[in-house]
Amino acid sequence: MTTIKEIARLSGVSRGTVDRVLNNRDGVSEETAERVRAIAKQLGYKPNKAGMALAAQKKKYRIGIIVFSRKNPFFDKVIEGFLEKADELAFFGCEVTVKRVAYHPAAQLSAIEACLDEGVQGIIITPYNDAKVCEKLNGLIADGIPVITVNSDAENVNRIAYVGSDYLNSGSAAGALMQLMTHDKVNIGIILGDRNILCHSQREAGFKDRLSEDSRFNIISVEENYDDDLKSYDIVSDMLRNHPEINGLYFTAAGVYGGCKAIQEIGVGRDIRVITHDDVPTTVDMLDKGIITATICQEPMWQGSRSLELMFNYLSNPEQTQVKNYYYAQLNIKIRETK
Amino acid sequence: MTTIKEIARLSGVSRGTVDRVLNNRDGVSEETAERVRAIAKQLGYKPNKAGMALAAQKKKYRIGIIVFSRKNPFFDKVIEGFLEKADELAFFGCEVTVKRVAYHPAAQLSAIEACLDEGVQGIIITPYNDAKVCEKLNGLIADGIPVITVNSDAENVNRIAYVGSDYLNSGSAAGALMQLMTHDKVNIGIILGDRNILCHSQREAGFKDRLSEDSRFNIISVEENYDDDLKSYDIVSDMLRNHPEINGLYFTAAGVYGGCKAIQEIGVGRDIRVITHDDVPTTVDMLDKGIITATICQEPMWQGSRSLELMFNYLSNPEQTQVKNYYYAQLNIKIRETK
DNA sequence: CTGAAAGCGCTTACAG
DNA sequence: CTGAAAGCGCTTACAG
Repeated sequence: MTTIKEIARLSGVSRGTVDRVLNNRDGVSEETAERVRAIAKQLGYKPNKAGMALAAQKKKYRIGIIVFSRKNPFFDKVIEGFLEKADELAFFGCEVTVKRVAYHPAAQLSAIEACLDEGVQGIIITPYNDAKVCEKLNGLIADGIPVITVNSDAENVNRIAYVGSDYLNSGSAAGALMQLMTHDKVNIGIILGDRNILCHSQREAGFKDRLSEDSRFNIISVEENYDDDLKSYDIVSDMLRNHPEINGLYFTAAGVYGGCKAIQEIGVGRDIRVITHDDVPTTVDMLDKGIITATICQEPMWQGSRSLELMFNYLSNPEQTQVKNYYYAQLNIKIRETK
Repeated sequence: MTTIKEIARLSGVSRGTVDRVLNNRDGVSEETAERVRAIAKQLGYKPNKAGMALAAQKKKYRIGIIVFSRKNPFFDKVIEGFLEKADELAFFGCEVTVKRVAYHPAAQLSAIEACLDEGVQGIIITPYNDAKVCEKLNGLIADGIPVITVNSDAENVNRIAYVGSDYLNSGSAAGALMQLMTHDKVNIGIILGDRNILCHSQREAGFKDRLSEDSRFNIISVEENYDDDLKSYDIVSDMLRNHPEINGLYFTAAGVYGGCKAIQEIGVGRDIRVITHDDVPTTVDMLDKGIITATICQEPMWQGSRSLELMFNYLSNPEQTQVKNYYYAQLNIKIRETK
């Protein structure tokens, strides 16, 4: 492998100068620069990352991560992804601070403050889509602290990128799956999280839109469970009791476990196709028991690692990192046999 | 972060000695070792990987990778995984040489020789399950060159691990999917690659086993296409012509594209569920066109990166790396809407 | 059994 | 505009 030392020797300048040229730092005569670049190119120079990493120990990058509280186990996997990548980036002197807070504006605002106190240079957040939070984030961005949204986007926030699901598409995929896994007439119940949360309403829209073309389907009932298992249990119990004709259920979000409990009790003997999202442990359990037919996953670990990688690249090399607006997770369907 | 330097200072010995203690190199008095260990533990010492990586530039690890030829595009993704990991391991002075050869004993034997000529210390291979190849591999292993099998295992080879699909399970999952996506009577045609190749026959077995419990299913015809698209085209054409009652097809392996072409021509107007494996470009195309109903993927990139990671860990730290016998890929189901 | 020193490749503060 | 030197943290050949 070619090294800076080698290039310095061949071009008759010092290693410092070679470094300056190759990293576009200024203060080198164009003449010298030209010569160094030519030699580097000819030798196919590639910087050695281990060397860069060691030298980078002197700097410090600090990145703040704010996601939902322990009550939502989906984020366990996202955080696994963050930590795996953080471990890798520790090479380059990058430190990460993770805050898990309630899904609530005040909690998010104080988590943001806490991150700032710790001196973070960038923030990755699953934002609550609230005016105050958005305003706060836009303030940071104006002050030169970039923001990446993960798993859930915020309208009107000037974040550099969103990393997560395409919710409209994932609802549509759920509809397509429902079509593939049923025949004849199907009467559907939909259990939403919260219609005011964009991702939930997008999944609902994608799902409905997909089935609206198909005369086999009839959407009987749509209810909100606010991601709460007990509420979800009650809603599904009522749905199944009031609508004995229901033979398809779609959960757009959390509260799957409570809803499945209701199916286990009220739905005995009925052949109901149940489609959900994600594979948190309780969902896997219900797949195992044959209550859930299929669940659509969204690469939670990737969401964590990709967003952190993006932020780090952006911080360490703002001009040369080109960032897309949206990074969408792949959707992976799981059934009992592939979980 | 605590460094070796810091520990050396606090325990009043040199950095060399600290290094010897912490890495279990011998030649240190138990007394000194004890003291150093205590201090390291107290400070929560973790080796800095950037430092290790830089120092490791002096050594060289060379790993040989042997997979199938360009004719099989599934391996493009596996190789992407290898290369991504190789890039990461380049930190640690690890070099990788990839050979893509025909799926044939002689080609594999000469690729193995070529790797040895390049001085590899370990080999990752998708082995052709042939006596000569197995014997050759066992010879290497006896000479202290470890082998990992990827994507396809070889019986009787003393490899340290297998990284790839659980084929029996993936066939069974295909059967389960077929159950979920059909109703009433289903007449099935199976298109195998080659029954002599273990993975193909395992998928067949898993699939049949799964459906044998279910009286809705009747397996009408099973044919081998030897992974050849033209052959596959002919077989499927004949199947569909001779068995107008066929309404379910399962492709255990390659030759999907040729088979799908036949469905497009002969199967017009027939409602046939088609289940395949992997998502090579031609398969994605046929999903798009609505010919394939669903395809079961097996994390090809992960297979590449995981096996290389494993080999590197094993080479750089043989005693302390514990290796499982089998590393199974996750199965991800894709439909048109989630591809 | 232990230490001093050089080295891996890149970066940067300092001197000129 | 350029160079010499020190340093990031770990490893190792050499000397004692």
